[in-house]
Amino acid sequence: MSEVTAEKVLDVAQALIQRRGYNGFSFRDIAEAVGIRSASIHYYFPSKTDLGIALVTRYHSAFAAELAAIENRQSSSVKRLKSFIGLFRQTLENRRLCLCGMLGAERDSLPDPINAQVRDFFVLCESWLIDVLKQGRLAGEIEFRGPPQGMADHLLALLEGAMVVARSLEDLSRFDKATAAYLRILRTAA
Amino acid sequence: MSEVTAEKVLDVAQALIQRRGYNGFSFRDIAEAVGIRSASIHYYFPSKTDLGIALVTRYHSAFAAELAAIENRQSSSVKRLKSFIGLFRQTLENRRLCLCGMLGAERDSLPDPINAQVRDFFVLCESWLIDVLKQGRLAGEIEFRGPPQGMADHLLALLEGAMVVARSLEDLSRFDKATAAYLRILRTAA
DNA sequence: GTCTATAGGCAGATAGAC
DNA sequence: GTCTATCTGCCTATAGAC
Repeated sequence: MSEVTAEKVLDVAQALIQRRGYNGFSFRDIAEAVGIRSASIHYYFPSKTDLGIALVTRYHSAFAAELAAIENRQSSSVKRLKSFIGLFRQTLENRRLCLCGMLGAERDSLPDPINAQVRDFFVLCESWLIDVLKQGRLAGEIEFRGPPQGMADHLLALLEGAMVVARSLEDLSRFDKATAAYLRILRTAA
Repeated sequence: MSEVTAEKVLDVAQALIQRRGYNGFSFRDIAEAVGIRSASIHYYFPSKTDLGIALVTRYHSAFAAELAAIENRQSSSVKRLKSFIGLFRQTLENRRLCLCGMLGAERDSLPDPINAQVRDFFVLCESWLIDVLKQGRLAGEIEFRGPPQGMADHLLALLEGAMVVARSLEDLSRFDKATAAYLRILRTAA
């Protein structure tokens, strides 16, 4: 039951952070949901910082795997972008924010190692988007003015922000309206 | 010294939330910065919730006043949008997030009255942007496809998200690149 | 691995002196 | 208005039994 419990802890901790923030949950919250005592969590993760680091590491890996899966599944740039947007939408459907969006907001109250990993996550997203946008423009699938980095930063920021605003307004359609407006820019009439 | 101290408390509390989040600061943090004892804060704001409510109320008013000032100062829609973006950029320059962007992220761990006010703030922004976008399109100053609400939600989300990402990457230019990409969409060649 | 028990500190909040 | 003193409760973390 060793790794199983550790993963349960990670799953619950991630959901708690995505909903309440890093400073908005305690080991007791996790323990209650998992069905163990809070002291037992320290067996797997000595400190809260260790837990946070493990969490973002796992999140980064899982996200990179999703991006690879998208590349295998979709060959068109527009479909890849829509799948990328879909990853964030799915999280929002569960009333959660992007883990790194939340941690990025709380940055100044977090341990440095966590902040470094959050930065890595954003770099991963940005790099992947730049590639997709470059390829799409080269292939003539999409159109946009200016450098691909601008459009990549634009989409990443849009997604992180749209999750916050849409959840605050308790209206998922705000997310869809905002992302649809982005896709229209690329001359995607569907 | 009554209102002066209360305002100092509000100023410090706002800066703390914008940097660390609602759950990332304490009355003692405020007291230290203001130069009083934490118990004294309760004289002005009985509970932390009361302080939070007062904070968002003041933020909303100040922001509405800024929007009115922009309308008086700028007659063109593009300039109004740029000024709107400038408000967020200025906050980011001080290494702070939008107060309501931060509180919106932490939503599930905050008292209901605060969440209601955060929602009001986003509605204020959205409404104002819709008006500006509508007028600009009517006047032929800007061009975009789809409904004004989509473009308004788009910009608001973009700004809230760009602050988080740019601050995480410690690179203000990411904010500029993302917002520049938005402005290019409106066919603004400057 | 998970438990009980507990340490040590900090949180929000209150009472009452000045 | 601001202070000191203090309460109660929760936090992270550790020690040691099982």
